[in-house]
Amino acid sequence: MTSNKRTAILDAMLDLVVEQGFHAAPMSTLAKKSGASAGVIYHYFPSKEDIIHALYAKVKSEKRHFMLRGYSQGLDPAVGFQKVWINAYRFYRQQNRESRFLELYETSTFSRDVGNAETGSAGEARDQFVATFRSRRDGGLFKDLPSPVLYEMSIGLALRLARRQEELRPAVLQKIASTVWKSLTSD
Amino acid sequence: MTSNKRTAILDAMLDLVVEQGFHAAPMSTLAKKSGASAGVIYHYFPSKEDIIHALYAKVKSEKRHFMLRGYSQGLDPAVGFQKVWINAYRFYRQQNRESRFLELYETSTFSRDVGNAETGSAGEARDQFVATFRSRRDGGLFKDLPSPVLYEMSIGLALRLARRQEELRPAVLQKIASTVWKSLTSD
Amino acid sequence: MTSNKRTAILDAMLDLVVEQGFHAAPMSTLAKKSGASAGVIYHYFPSKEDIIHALYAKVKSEKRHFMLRGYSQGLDPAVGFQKVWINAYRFYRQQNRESRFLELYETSTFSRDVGNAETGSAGEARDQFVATFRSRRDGGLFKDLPSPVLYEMSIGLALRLARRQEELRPAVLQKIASTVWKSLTSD
Amino acid sequence: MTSNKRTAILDAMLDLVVEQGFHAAPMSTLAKKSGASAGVIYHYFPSKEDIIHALYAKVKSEKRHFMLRGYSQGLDPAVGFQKVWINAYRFYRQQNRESRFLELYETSTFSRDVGNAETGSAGEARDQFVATFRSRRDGGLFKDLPSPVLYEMSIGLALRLARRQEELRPAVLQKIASTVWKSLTSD
DNA sequence: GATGAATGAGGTTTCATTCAT
DNA sequence: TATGAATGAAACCTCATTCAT
Repeated sequence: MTSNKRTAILDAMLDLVVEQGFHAAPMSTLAKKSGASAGVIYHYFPSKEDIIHALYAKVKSEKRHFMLRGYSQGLDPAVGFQKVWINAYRFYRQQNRESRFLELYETSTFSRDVGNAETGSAGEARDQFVATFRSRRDGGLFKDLPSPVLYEMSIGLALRLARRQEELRPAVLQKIASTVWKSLTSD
Repeated sequence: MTSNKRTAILDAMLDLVVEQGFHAAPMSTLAKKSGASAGVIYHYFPSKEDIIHALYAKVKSEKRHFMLRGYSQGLDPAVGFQKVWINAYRFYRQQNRESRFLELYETSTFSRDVGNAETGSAGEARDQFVATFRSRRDGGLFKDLPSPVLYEMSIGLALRLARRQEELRPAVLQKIASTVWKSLTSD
Repeated sequence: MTSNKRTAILDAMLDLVVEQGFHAAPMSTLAKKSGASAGVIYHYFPSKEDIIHALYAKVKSEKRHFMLRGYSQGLDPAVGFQKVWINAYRFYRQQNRESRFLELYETSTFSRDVGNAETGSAGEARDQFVATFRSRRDGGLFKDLPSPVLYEMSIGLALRLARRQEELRPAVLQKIASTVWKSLTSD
Repeated sequence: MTSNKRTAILDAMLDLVVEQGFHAAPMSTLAKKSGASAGVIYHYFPSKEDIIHALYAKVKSEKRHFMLRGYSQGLDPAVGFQKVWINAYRFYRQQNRESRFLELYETSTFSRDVGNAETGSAGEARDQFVATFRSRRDGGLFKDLPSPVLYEMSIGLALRLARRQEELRPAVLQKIASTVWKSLTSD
């Protein structure tokens, strides 16, 4: 079982970074907020940077679980896709701190230094989803566009919309999800 | 005429921020790179933050000019739209430092503190473009979706694609531009 | 128990300010003189100004104790008054650094920003002294003059005299003390 | 005739120092307030310190003139003394900036470095006043106390009273002036 | 595991003064 | 006389990290 204090540190760091950005998250403040002394923090993590990276790994993994909620292999592809699409939107809406942290981290220089450590996949469901989520040429169901393009036109869009201030009503969400599905699959 | 040195400072700051992020742009380095002494910098700008904000205003304005290249009122809407769409993609591709800076700035906490000072619009062409770039309900040519949605599905997409490593060939770009236009206009 | 280092810092600051004035007491010098690193100083005090204020509070309190030496409730008023008067003179003479610091502080802009935080009175003896040290109208023993006037004509005088270069002999001191007492009490 | 600008500089410096203390009187601010450029200031004065010293000389001289208003050789000593005493009080009351400046200057380290440059005496009236203003032993009219003591018990007192917040009514002033005169002359 | 005092390099900013124009 | 851009040393303060207890 991972220590309670370790979690508290990560959580405090999440708060700090989200509220003020990386530059406003000094170790002294982190100590105060987390309830851990400046000293112990270095017992759990080798450096400040490592805390950030560990936090990223944790949040990223949570996000994956969230996105696959209700998704399973047997689902009709259109239904499954739209479910995941809406999950993506909801994640960015509801998990506000986590979402903002991902944005900050991925934009910053932090993410440059690190190889994409794919930590803890959500397992088979994910593999399955990724498999169908490809251009026909690559064995998936979508148009022949580069896969980043496919990603940006679907999941990436959900993210962008979620970041805008206005909450989109379920009906509108469904409409967009289905518009997206159609525009990427039918000719 | 705005001073030469002022420009040099902004330019050096652009380099620094883009290469290393905000936290790695100390005034001492800025002084060295820009050829200005630590002291004069404060003759031109009240603080480091102000340099960042001034730089943002400058880059934002350059971006607007770039995006409207070749666009004019008389153009066929579909053609005009695709031109701007491709301009957007090209801006992010070619003006690499500027593009990366915008991303960093807009993600960071810097942009929070400042009201959106819309400095120096590119004039009529822009107004004209914005006018047609709306849902039918609002007097434009697009489907009835909230206008942020329309933006994200078109210009926003260009940005996201441009940020990906792979350069998209002109033919692919045209295909995407036209796919976008169709999916947003025809039923 | 208040830290040793805290005291060392205050003491070093006292030296510096007295020798050179406020402007010649940079933190770097303070660090060297006090034996504390530049960093720890900020562990004990939030800012340079706060050091000055804390030092003032300390010196002020020491002064109060000094002035009441040998004074007690039962004393004959004339004797008690002259004792305190001479104590005042002696304080400014013997506690040279402290005395000079008080002068600098109270003259400077520092004292403007701060409410007169009366920290730690010397207790009952002081109250007793202050009580008799008033015009008859207010229940004391002195002539009917505003109490600041009474203060300046007695204690204030001791201070001024003490600041002059020449040391006054005990006999002269006694003469002045008794002159003052008479001129303020008898008609 | 001394330049207009020179006077403007001294005047601006007086304002600055009085309002915020010596440390808050940077040359750049002085330039702005005085209407002289940073450069010319160095045409009129060799350094910032010299401005301070020149200002002191000027103010000190103004003070002497003020104190001797209405005083002349022929006056009855008691009347003359009380006149000067009240002038002293009035100077500190009415010439507020000048008075505060003298206090700051004389307390600060500035006055340490400089020999007492007695610049421009107010002439014979002053000499006359100083002559009678002595202990009998030295040819004056006062008790046998050291002359600094005499000074502090009279003029020095006026200064200290003037610095207190409450304005003293003319009647009270007269009473104090005459109390002082008596206590220093009669046995 | 835990504390928090201590370090010291390095960050941003200020400022008296100079000098080309 | 006059300007104000330029200099660069030095001011105050922060912060990741260490270590004796």
